[in-house]
Amino acid sequence: APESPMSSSESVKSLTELVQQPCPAIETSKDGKSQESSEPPASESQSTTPLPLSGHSALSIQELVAMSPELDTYGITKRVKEVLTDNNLGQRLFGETILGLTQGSVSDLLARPKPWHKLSLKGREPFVRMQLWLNDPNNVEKLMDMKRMEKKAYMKRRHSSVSDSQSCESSSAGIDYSQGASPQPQHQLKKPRVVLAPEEKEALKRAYQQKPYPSPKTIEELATQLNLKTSTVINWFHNYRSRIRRELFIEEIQAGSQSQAGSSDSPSARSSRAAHSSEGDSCDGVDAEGPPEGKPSGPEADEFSNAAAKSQGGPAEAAFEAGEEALRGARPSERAEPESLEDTDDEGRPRAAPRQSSPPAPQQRQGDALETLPNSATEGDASTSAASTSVLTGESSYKSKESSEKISSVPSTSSTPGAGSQKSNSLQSLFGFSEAASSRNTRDSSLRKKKAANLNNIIHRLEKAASREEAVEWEF
DNA sequence: TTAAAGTCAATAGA
DNA sequence: TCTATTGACTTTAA
Repeated sequence: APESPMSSSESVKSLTELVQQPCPAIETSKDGKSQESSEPPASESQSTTPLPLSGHSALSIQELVAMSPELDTYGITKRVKEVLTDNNLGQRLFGETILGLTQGSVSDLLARPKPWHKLSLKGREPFVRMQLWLNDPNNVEKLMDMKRMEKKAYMKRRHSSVSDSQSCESSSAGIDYSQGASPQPQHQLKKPRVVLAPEEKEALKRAYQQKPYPSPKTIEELATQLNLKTSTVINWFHNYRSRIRRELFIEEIQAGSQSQAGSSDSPSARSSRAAHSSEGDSCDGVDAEGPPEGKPSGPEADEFSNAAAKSQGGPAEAAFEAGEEALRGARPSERAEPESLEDTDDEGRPRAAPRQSSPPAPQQRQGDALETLPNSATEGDASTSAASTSVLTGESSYKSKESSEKISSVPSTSSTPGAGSQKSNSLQSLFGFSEAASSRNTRDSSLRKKKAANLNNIIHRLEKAASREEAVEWEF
């Protein structure tokens, strides 16, 4: 119902109020924690929303999200981070009371926000909440109060626990397992968290480089060689792909904002800028992943290395990157474990690589993994790392393409102010700002490289899929 | 079914 | 403590 245009003004009004009014829910809950934790998981998608908006009946958060104009996710997170740090408020508190998310999720969200048009409705929710929170003049105070209350509750618990030992423990859901009491052994033994060794990660990365979307068979082989469960390998690929993608998003956003020169980094500046440039290419950068429809969009090798190195840092990564660098011209190297994945040779190994990872190519994973890139690579090296090399080297071939870069740009879905109509305008005012996707300046060469690599990958996959014959037709 | 998106939650680091 | 990372799980689309 709220959908209808006419209601927009009303909506705005109620929303405004909503944002402004103190949240009773929060105030009353003595231990924010329980409130949070009690959040009905099931209702998640439902309109019921615990958290700050709860008391409000007018619009559900989902409706708000649906009506929200395009938000500058990067700008929002930036501001949120500032407010939190300036006021010494933690992510946990903020996440649990304002967003209904755990600390880790908040951290991730704040560090790597995806562009608005890349978010699903569900994914936009936290950003809308953040925006509303930012608009709330009492936001900090409320959170501070929460913090105080939590502390108080904690102290209380502690005291009581001293006197009456265990009782409270169970009730406190969470925070106090610090010491005490071994939680009853009854816990089903949770399966221990798998922690991949650096060498394993490297091996997986290398495999990814060769084939971002490995076949079941390849996965099986990888699992066997690394002595991991198949599901772990599958999960790893899923996670890696998606994380790489996000990494790319933010890099582009940042690159874009930087290149914008003059303007300060203030979000507003950025947004206005974005708004202008927006039209077509606004998201082009962001869309690096390629054709929406084709699942095989692909993350690209190059980017992958950067992102990986960046996000994970660490010697291993560095080594990896170095290796890649080497690969660019030739091949990586390293090894170590008996069973390794591909590659080969050696010399390159050391330098950066603290660890050595992996293995040689036992037998070529023939089938797919390795041989995948039939044509591209210059086979120079042949066997061993031919495949990977090909991906990397492919870059050169793309260079030319780079110039034409816009291809990837798929207009960002949302935004389009025009279409929006007044509804969006009013909502925009509601949210207190206007935003458009960030615009990027492709000047940045590294970015270009990534894009090129990305294209490379995409093309390659497409060609392969089409048994390469008409790949040519695809105009990019 | 597969992949992506979104999260959780354990845990590593500071 | 707090934040960052990341393997696993759940949900959603296609």
